[in-house]
Amino acid sequence: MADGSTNDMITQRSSKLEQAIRVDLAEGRLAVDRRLPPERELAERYRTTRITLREALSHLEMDGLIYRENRRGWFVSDRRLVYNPLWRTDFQRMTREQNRQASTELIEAVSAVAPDDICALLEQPSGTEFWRIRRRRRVDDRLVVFVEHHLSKTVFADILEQDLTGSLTNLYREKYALEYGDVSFEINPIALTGMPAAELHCSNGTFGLQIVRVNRDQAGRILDCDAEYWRHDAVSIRIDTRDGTP
Amino acid sequence: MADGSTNDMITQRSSKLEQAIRVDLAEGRLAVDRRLPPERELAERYRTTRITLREALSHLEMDGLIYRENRRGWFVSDRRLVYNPLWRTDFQRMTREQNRQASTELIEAVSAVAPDDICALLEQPSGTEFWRIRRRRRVDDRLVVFVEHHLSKTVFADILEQDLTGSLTNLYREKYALEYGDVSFEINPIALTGMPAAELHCSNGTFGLQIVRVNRDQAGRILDCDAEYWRHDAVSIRIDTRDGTP
DNA sequence: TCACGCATCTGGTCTATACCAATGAGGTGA
DNA sequence: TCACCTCATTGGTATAGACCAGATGCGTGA
Repeated sequence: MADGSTNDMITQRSSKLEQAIRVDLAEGRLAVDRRLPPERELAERYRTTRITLREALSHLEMDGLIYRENRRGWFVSDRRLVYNPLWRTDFQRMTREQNRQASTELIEAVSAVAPDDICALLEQPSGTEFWRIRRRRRVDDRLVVFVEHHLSKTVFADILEQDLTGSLTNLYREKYALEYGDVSFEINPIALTGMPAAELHCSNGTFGLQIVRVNRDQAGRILDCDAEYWRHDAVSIRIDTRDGTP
Repeated sequence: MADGSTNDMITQRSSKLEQAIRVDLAEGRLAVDRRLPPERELAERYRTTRITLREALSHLEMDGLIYRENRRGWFVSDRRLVYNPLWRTDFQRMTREQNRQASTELIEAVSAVAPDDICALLEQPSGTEFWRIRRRRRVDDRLVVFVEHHLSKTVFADILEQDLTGSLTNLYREKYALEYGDVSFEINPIALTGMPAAELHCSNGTFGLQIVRVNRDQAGRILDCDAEYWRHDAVSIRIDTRDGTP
């Protein structure tokens, strides 16, 4: 109350170990080439046990300072990518504008019956078949997002013949003369499991952001739906109504 | 691959303990009045140690099935509140429309120098004083969000004399004849610490969603800025460009 | 040259136990 | 009646040690 201010007092609840690691991280003493030493080594360095150490690392992970790759190790997080789900500018361009480098990998592109919830979103009866495109993207070489698209098989009859590692937005415009219109989306903080977790090389249960979006063309017809699964520390959502929705 | 499908196989990575708790939760065997038994009792019931049990509970917490109140215990999460940060309908109305019941508590309403980042957002020089209003809200009696507002002292000269447990939106319109115009906001997944964590009764480092918003009137003048800190499992963000921004 | 297999490294899960610290209920005394 | 104090309860943090399982790199053999 006197000088330490109520706020600071409340803030100082995290363990000493966690604070120590924070300082070492901030001053660059901990990570070699953004990679932290093995847990056993860290535990020894901080004179504690792996359990306790992992507890502290988990906190820093939730705080977005570090992240882990499943059974591979811990790494220092880079700054967040600023992302506006209303803009359908392609990923490459978006990252370039933030002086970062992106890449996309195609995981699969097949015809498949969509789950009921996806069919409902796309306003089609349960059991409808769609093109299902699964991809994952890196920013500055780090895997940050897994994306699953569902597209109408009739509207995009020959899409599997196209290059699917690039921008679908551009494909829509250039090959199908379709422009985006309205969008709706939903953002949920969730635990990453199953395929998203596996493809992003993160441990099961790692925290993430799910963004499910339904895109329409200018006539209001539903074009596709995509579910994105982001590593939570890699993204910051920003929306400004003054920007409009190009 | 045959019938178990690749997806399921990848999904089954979580521990058996975690699965057991999931089942018991789903079938209502675990919680009495939404409150889980003490950790020690649970550890005994599942024939494991508290460490292991807490690991599993943390996973379920990240998945949004349960949450904890600091040193108070574990509780079963209710369904998420659907929230559109572009709509400035008041909280009471929003919750009522979802058949839920909301309440707001005023924590403080004072004049204070805003931090530099807030001053920048409000396009005022560092060190500017604003009204600082801190509140927290409950949905169905559960604390779900802590909100910190910063308002211009000149535009809202006598706002401290108003009832600050209600809707600021309504106050703006009724007492100051101000209508909202453009909005910009930023959503960040972060760890809750300090005052937000304390006021929400959650342990330091609990996962949350931060939503920082800058509101303007119809002339484009900045009205105020508010930073919301949500319990991550209590909210789902939804935006639809067809709704417009009333 | 390249595919395969094995050894090793690393995180993931688990047992057993102890003490610290905030909460909250109940009792005490003004 | 009500403020205060005490203490049992409950989570929060920590130690010490073990084995499991995926990821990786290296070396072998075709």
